[in-house]
Amino acid sequence: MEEDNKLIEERREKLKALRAAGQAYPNDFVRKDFAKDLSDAYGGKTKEELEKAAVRASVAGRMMLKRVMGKASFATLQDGSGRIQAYISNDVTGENDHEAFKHWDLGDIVAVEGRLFKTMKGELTVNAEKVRLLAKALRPLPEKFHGLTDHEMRYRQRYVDLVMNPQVRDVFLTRTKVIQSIRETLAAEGYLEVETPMMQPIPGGAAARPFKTHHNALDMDLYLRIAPELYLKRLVVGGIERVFEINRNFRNEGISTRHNPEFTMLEWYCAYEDWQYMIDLTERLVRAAADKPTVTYQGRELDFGKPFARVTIADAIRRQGIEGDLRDRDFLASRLKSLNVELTKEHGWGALQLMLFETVAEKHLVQPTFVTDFPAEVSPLARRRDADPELRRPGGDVLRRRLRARARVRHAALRRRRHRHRPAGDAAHGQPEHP
RNA sequence: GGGUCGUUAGCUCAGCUGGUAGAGCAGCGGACUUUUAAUCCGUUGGUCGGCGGUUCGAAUCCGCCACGACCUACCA
Repeated sequence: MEEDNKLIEERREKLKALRAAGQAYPNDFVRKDFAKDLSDAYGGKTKEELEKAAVRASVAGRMMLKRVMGKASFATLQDGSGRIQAYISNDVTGENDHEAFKHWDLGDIVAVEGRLFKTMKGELTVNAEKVRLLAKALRPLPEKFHGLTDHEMRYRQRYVDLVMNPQVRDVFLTRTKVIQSIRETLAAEGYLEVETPMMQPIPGGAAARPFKTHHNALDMDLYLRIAPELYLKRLVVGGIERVFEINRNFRNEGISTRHNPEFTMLEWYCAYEDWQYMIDLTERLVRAAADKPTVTYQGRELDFGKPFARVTIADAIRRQGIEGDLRDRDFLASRLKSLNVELTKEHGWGALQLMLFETVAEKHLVQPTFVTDFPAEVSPLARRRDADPELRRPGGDVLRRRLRARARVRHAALRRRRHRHRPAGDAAHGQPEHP
């Protein structure tokens, strides 16, 4: 229930009057022009050129600003492409319509038809011969100068955020473009896109707390999936040798700006390839998704054009000037202690090596970089490296490599997972058993 | 989870060492025919997040609770 306040009540009264006078929400207006197109085409013309050209325009949008000056007024309309100014006057628009316009509110959807001209200050403006109120807004917009800044309100009322902060539209556009690009790249490489069950009897494919729900007809509990992995693998078993899914997963865990209980994830699987292929394909996906070779993010230029660097965890650590046996638990433990990192006896050399990497090396990986050879201890689902058996203690092994650098910018909501083989001994490592 | 800060009008925010609530914008009324957050005059609007305590007196001090932001650790 909305609480009524005087501003909304005032607008309701206006709407009531509109209804009494006829159709309050007309839908017969034909919008012919976008603000940005007009600005692109005529913004560079001089006042005289525009006058001679006598260009007619028909625009509509949300009224963001309004300046009433007696016998003439200005309004700033915002449409899906940008903003354009309208001039409403007794002379051209007519006194009756201008008087009506004076009582319209910021936030109303307004249509204007007329000739383009430039004001004394040089702003491209539609000189309204006709002005219509297409939709009355009942709720007031946030303050016109400061806008909507409260973070909670921006996220809870994304539509208001979009109205007041048009740059957030770019976030939506970028996300859609990235996903489209990924679809195109994978399709071109012979992958089939599928959708697998979201409600699963046993939530598998990752270690995470699930949401629980209940199917009445079957009288059975089901879980919202935490990953599509197991179903995608079954499709591979069934003969769909290259398959992917971009879809929601649900994890009943912490919430932050980086962690949403429901988030979109990309997973793909393919037969007859190894981890090197997966790295290469990942690189192709990211490069294609970046619409230009270099991207500036937070003041740093990131180069997606040249081949991505590849480095093992151990080499990344050594580059920070650390010499020693990086598979020696005591050595790693002493280095970590000197860096004030807390550790326990449960941590083996693999976990410690990863901790050391995260402490000293990861922050230096700014450009797109593949980090390889994660210790088996911290890669429970990954296949062990054939070339590095290390009898006593499965060494090197790879498997997990994450796309570092700021590649995650472009994938704000996307994460990829690679083809994984079930390890022989999750439980033995103290990890939860993955079904 | 830990730390810091915050919650006052529809929006953005002031409000000092406690004295009983303010501005701008929005709204309403008026002036104004090239404005740009238009300007000028007048005016409506508040359970100061909630509960309790201290006090003659609490937006202000104290306690608890709720909600939120930022930093930090972990999960994608």
